[in-house]
Amino acid sequence: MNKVILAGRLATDPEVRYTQTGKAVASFRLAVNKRFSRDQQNTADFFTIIAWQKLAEICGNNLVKGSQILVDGYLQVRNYDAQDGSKRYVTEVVANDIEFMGSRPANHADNNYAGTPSASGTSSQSTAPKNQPAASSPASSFGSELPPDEEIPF
Amino acid sequence: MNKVILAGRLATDPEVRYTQTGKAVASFRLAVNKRFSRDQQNTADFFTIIAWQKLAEICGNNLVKGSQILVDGYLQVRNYDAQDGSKRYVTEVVANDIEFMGSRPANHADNNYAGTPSASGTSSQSTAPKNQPAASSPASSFGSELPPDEEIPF
Amino acid sequence: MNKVILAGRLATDPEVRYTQTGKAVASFRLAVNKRFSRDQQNTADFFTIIAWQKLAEICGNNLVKGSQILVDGYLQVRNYDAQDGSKRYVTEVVANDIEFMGSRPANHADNNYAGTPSASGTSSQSTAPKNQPAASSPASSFGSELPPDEEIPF
Amino acid sequence: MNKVILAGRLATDPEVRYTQTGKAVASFRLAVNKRFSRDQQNTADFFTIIAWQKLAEICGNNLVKGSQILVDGYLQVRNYDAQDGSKRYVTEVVANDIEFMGSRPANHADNNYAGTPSASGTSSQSTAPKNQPAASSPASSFGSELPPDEEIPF
DNA sequence: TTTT
DNA sequence: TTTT
Repeated sequence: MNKVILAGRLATDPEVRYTQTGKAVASFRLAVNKRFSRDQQNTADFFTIIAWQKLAEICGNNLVKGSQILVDGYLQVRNYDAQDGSKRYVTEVVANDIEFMGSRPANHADNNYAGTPSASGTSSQSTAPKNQPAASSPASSFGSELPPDEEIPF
Repeated sequence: MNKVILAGRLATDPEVRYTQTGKAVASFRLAVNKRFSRDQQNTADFFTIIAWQKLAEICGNNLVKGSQILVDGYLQVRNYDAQDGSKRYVTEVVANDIEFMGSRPANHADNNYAGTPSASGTSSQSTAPKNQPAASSPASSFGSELPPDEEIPF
Repeated sequence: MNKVILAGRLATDPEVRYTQTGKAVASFRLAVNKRFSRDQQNTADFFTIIAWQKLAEICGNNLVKGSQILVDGYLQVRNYDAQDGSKRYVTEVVANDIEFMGSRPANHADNNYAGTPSASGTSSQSTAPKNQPAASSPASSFGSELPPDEEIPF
Repeated sequence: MNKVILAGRLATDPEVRYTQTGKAVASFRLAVNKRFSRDQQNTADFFTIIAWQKLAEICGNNLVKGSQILVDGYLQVRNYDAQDGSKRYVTEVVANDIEFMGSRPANHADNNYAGTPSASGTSSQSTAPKNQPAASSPASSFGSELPPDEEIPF
């Protein structure tokens, strides 16, 4: 069992990229308020969140810096080579599911993808409004897919 | 909300150290089997687990490499200065609670500490058996304490 | 391990009562939207949430029907005697922690209670505004207490 | 968000039934040790766990009374008509995922079902050993299915 | 490097 | 750097 649940606000806009095979990957930083800051200031911890495929696109189309969300995912260690040739490790949270919080009706998006995304990465939702975070289509959502083992393009 | 739940086996023996003020800190690596390894080998992810105070001592006295546990905790980013002067970040899981799994009666330990540990770090449980992971005293366990903001001594 | 995490909106105002020993208990119903309603209507499941002591009072002072919250708690079966003399069982969620969601700065309340509540149940926060859910005092919050085994007064 | 995580031991053997359309449903009672029993006895809470389809069959084939498991699921209220005509409600935990704990290599089973179960309910795994809880086939496990809204046959 |  |  490997489970992470985080509630917080986006500290960055989501960045959506596409792998060579056309799979969407979103990433952003999430600010999670610390529970007890010793100095009574409301500090936060910052984590990198990764979302794949349909969920990635929903993030790209519906979230902006400041959006309040609830992430359900798992911890993952990713290794990469630093410029100095050494191996470096980063721990990220891969989202299985994201709930949009806040005043408007909570959206709900699952990391599922029934259709076949075009390899170019043009998403059917790419014209969705972004700064007016309307409800995304509520995710038909049967079947979850294996996160690709291709390199994450960032 | 910042919650992590991991089930796995210790990949290292726990290492227990003491801060200047005598607070115990345990750390170890936890191997969490990946759910779907593409190559069908049973690979794992490895995470660093931190436990404080009474829970740290219970870990030191009851866990060894290979022990199967269930960790309930939270994600924390810790930053330190690399040898080359640059800032480096590590993400760790701070345990609030650890359950001991396996064949013998499940222990249960909470990150609580009623007494005052001697600053020398000599623990009242320091003579407890280690390789014969008997049940630790079942944690009277009222009250949880703030994790210290002193430097973790490793 | 016994953990429940629910996000939803209050379906009722919280009801706060006091045990004979003066411990506050709040209860309310939480509407949690179902993920996949077959008929595409946004139906919900309804669960009873119980909060004790300081957390109960924070609920009573800050939550109203419609409030959006995140509950971290555990499942509990409670049995009582039905009018016909038979034993009846109810499953409830006892909150350890509740986060207030929505547009204003997220509050954070822990089920902790440092002071000694007067047996009359008069809370220091009993005059706090209710329909203008301002931030409660952010829970100094060291130490969590055992939920009482006295009868819940409802 | 509606999440439940329970660790415990089966208090009953799993009972597997089949709906009219041939979907397998398993149910059993799980004993979850209470954290702090006031009387220091190690009492437990008992919850009903429901599993569907492939996961139901894996439960039926691999679990027995006493098996130690980790359940990841969600809370569900089910209503039925009592003999006296009144409406009665039960709260159950529907498993998305069950991990088998204990001494032997942890199994891992997902609530996924790629194939089409015969309406008769004869499972491809129905001859698997039961009292010698060997590892079930490790769940190819792409795609999770909607829990049926047919009546649970018990 | 950071959100409200 | 790694557990079964």
